Amino acid sequence: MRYSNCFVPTLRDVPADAEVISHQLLLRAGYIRRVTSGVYDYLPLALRVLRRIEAIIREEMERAGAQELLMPMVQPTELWEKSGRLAKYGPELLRFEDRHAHQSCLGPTHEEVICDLMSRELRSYKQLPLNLYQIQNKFRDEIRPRFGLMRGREFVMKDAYSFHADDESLMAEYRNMFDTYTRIFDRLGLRFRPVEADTGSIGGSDSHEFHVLADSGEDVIAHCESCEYAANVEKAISLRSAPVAASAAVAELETPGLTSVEEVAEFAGVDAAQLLKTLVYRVSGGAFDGAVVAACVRGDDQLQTVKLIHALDADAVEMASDAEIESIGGVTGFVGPIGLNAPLYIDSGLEHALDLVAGANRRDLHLTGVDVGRDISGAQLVDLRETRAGDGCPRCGGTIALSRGIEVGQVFALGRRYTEPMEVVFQNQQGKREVATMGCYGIGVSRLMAAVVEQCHDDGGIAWPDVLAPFPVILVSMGKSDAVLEASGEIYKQLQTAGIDVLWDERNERPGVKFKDAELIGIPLQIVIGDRGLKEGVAEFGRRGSDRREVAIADVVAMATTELANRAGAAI
RNA sequence: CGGGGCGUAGCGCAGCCUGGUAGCGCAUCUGGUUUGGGACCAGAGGGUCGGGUGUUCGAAUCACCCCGCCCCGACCA
Repeated sequence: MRYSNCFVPTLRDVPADAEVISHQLLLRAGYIRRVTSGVYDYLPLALRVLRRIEAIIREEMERAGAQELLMPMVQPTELWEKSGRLAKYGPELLRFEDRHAHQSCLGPTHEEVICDLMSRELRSYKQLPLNLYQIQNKFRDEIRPRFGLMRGREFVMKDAYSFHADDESLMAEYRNMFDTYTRIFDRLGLRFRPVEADTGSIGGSDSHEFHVLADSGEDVIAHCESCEYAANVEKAISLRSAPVAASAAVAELETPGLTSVEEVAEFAGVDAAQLLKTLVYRVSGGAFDGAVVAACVRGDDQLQTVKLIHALDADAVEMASDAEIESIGGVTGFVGPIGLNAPLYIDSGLEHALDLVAGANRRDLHLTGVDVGRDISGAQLVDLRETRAGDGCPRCGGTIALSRGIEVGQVFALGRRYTEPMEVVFQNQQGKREVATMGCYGIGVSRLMAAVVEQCHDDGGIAWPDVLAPFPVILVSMGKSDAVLEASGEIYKQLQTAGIDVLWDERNERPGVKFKDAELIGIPLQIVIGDRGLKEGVAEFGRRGSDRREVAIADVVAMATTELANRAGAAI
């Protein structure tokens, strides 16, 4: 491709509203443009990269035995009513009606559609197992789209769905997909980590997320420094030694105006870990829908909301208002578990805790000497606290560290969460009707492009790995003499003949402009033909970001071929 | 949804406080000089100043409403 024919609108200045590096560089290097909030144009360079990511995913999915299909973006809302997920998915599901007043929605994921398909077509156990996948645009009306391609509303996703006659088969495919994902992210050249994950709004039993490690990541993952244990903090469990305390009688402690953990701990002269922090929430969804509940963790712990939502089997929780706190007998700032008229959940780490300081549910008053076992009744003991760096590993006792990650893939063993309501049934070997069991496996394709840029860039711009670069080689003609253009044109043809997708910068631009653009858009290999070297019969050859060396022009094509050997396997 | 900020040429910004001809840099176009790391000279084009209403002789500037975008929060009482 000749550069002068390429639509690559590069920018010198950083657009003011781009915050993370991938967003800035993809805009500056002419890969993407924003259309509306969370929705982007993928310009030709970006599409080339997307296609390469997709090609690797397709290769590995096919190798793993999955088959590609394509489902619609528009889905009838009835399917979501049938699966029982309409309310749960909430406003993230973009709904609309057509001219016949038929209720429709834009697909944020496709469990319903594929189950609908399978419910019509699946008859016999002999058709199982089956793994079907697609690469397709999704739409989720995100509460806050941000960071360019990292959290868009419309995005490209690979989603796969497997169906099985029994859970053993499901778990075998789950492991197969886990391994497949590992291969895919390895081939993409990413530093990543699979972690145990919460199943979120998708549901199901087992789940792992694949995270690309990057400081700009929106997720926090906890991982052991000694063993393989790693989990999203939404789910991670950990060990921590409780403070030593002796049993004491309950007593009142006047705490005028002291409402924060820090203030009360300092005033009472105890460590924050001796405090019992009581949070009050309003619940939506599930059996407690609309109710106000209280949850307790140690004063120095954070409550992990996702864990509480699970304990309640709810869709969401929100901090209660002052009025709601009063409605259960609490006083904002002085809430405690004793005497509260609400369902009570206590972090299991507090089960045997003694001599705690807790709110007294009266203004300017706390209680001391609280024993969880002795003084608090009717509470549910569940894991609620968020894992912290430095905690003990639940597997090996090693030390837990926290890292930030970009979630680029997730695998779920769903079981019969969808197949049951959607009536995906088959006849088993005994001739009996049975509900199929199911797994689903997603990869954020467009997000991956941003994640790669987060990991692969420098001051000059994007540094694509060979396998993903929109062009593996840029041929730069330096100077505009006929001799240089002729010699470059010859090399250009030879590279193409050798099967190398080369970008030929034959523009009448100054050298600085050409080199800056080449680095910005991230082409891995540079070949420079200039007046100077041409006289000696040499070209310059080198990798982006390191020095070029002079080589005989006659050898350039062969050298490029050798250098790009690892890209061949990813040919489109 | 709550809080904060911003909206002026393709991109980055000034002008607004204190109302009076809409500006600067980059980019673009023309001509010329240049050509090994984002050139220089001369000229040119490009704006409903986010939208509306109001105040005023006069509004980018003041007031009100709306829209859009960005950031923070929506979990620690």
